[in-house]
Amino acid sequence: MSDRAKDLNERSLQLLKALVERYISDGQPVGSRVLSKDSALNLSPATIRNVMADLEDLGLIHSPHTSAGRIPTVSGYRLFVNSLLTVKPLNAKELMRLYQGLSERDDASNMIGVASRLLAELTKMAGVVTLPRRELVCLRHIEFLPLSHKRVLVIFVTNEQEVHNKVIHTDKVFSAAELQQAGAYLNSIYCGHSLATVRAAVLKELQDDQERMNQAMLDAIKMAQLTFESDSGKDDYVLAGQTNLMGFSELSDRDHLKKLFDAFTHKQDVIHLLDQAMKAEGVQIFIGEESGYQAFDHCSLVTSSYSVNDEVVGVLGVIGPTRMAYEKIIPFVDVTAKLLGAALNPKTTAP
Amino acid sequence: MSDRAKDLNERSLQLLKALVERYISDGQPVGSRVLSKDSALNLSPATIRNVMADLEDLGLIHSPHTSAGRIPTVSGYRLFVNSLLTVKPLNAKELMRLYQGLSERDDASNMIGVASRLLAELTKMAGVVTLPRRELVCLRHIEFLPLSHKRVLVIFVTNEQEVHNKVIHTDKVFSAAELQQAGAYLNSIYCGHSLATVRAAVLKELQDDQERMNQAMLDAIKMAQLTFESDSGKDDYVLAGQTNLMGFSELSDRDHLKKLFDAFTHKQDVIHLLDQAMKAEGVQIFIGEESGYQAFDHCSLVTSSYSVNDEVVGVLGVIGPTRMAYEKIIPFVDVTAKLLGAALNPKTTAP
DNA sequence: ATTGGCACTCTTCCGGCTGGAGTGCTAATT
DNA sequence: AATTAGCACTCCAGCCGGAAGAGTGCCAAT
Repeated sequence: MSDRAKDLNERSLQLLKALVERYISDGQPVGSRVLSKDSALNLSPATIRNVMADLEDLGLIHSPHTSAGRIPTVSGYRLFVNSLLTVKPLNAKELMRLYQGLSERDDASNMIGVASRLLAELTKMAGVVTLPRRELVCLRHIEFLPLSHKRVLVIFVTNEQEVHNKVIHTDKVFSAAELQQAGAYLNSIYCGHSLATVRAAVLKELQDDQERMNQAMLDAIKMAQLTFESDSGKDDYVLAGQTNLMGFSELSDRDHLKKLFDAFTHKQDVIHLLDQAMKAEGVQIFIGEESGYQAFDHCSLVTSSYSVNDEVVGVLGVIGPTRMAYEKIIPFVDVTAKLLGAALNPKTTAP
Repeated sequence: MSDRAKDLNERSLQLLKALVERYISDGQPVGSRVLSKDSALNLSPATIRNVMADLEDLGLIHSPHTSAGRIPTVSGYRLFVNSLLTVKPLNAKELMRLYQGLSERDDASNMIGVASRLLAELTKMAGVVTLPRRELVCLRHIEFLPLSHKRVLVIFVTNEQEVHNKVIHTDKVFSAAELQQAGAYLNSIYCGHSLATVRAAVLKELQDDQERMNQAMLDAIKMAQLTFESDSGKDDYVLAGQTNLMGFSELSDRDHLKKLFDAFTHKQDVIHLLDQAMKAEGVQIFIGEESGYQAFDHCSLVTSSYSVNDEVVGVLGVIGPTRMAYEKIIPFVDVTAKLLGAALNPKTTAP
């Protein structure tokens, strides 16, 4: 789908723009009459019909049946979003809500929840925010507790106050004292580093000459390795306002709705999609079937990655029907991402 | 609603039973003709009509309109469930699934999830399981870590490997060493006791003569108090198979469905309802509006409390449309509760 | 190149009709 | 006295046909 804009003259594009905007606001197929009156370009319905026939040939719009108006296709929306759309700034009230909600410093996971709820509430659609990637958070404290048999409970704290825990299986039995010593050792050398750094360092230690370490140190390193191995796949997200989606007539089909909600609970597909979105910096939009997931066939997803310290750590967005007010949602998601990123920035956290 | 069974002769009751069973299996209003053929009692349609008129006068059944059959009212279902129902034992396959799913010893919270999913999957409705009440679990380890300012991160482990954490605000700044000492002190005296016991003991200490304690001990006790105060309200549950509910025609109304799913996400009402159910030991049933929550108006909830060491610690159940196969669901929920209770019993946990 | 006009298509809505299902009542039967 | 057969009645669901409305496509005029 290279830019079709070139295949079309200015007038056709303006017409498409007017049509999409009209359809988004009214939700009904729009005919030549209304466009004739509505749009700034003074054209007769007949002319508009001719232009619309061209647009239909290009696959940008289509009509549900002979005597209905036209509605945009996915390609039509895409062209609209890419080249025609004029974003509207948020109004003061919305901005204020966002700003207030995301300025109080709090537990990061609470903040994620707040962001998700704000997205849902202010857009009347569903909001989604991924948890910040673990890799990039910094290790603050680690500690081991003995469980029965050869299992060890690892507790580690990241950033200010986020606690994670995991059970690892060791190949020998450790006493509480040994474990405490291992924790102290790891704290002394890795505290303050990012998890990614820690993992890399641990791997390096294990590959390097191990002669210079005593057994206790080696055990500690091994346990650290078990703790931090392949935890990266365990991404997650916080969803809010799913039920808002039940109000939209375009999602009224019970089957579509079920598929969508199933995707929400199984999470996997949604995570993949959000992962994709995270790769592209800034605002990213998936319209209808573009996402590639059937569950999202009649939905659009507007996302933006959010960053802490200029490093992308997560992504947030809004899920709604394909027919959504992109010109408002896009800046909205953009601003929310920036505010969330700023709010999560530890450097500016009050003591 | 004292037992109306006395107001009715045996025949009427059998008729009601047949009617309810028929309606549950077919989902359509049942008329006198089908009952005449269907039921064991050999009666002509005319006689059945007379009896049905009586049942309607008593408010046990009603007809949606003149020329439709009858469907049970909530009272009718209630009478059926209380006095008429003949429970069907689970079949071997279902029992096996439950047994296998709940016999592997695992993290308690995983087990809760498995139970919920099994309930949903095998009943094709929604499953719900509350987390075991914290009060009754036993404290295994507690520890404090300093955060910025006067905030302290408390980490405590219960049972085998469940980790909880909470941030408390203290009235003075503690060093890491002081906090470690406090943790060690609390571990030495409270480790192995139930949280309820710990809370009671802590309160007693604070009220008693404090002369015999040094400052460090007092600080430790105070922090324990902050940690365990009023945490009991923080109950939670795990839901599964919500989307199964979208298939039922009786819940097809968008508004009902939205209310129901809103209740699921806000949790509060559901928790209250489950709390009620937990008070009554054994299987408890809420039919339609009986629950008192509008969101559940067209649903029934079949629950059973589950116990560890003969002490009720939680409740689980199935949520579905009022028209559900109670005779199968009831024993099913009952068995699941017993299996879950047994699986959670630490005494029988393999080392 | 644009526009007015016109025939055509398709949906939606409404009223009326019909068949079926089920009831309530009454009178007959056991 | 309880049960049953018979019958008139009601109500719903489905179907048909017609009318109204919306919008198109095409052709001829500007």
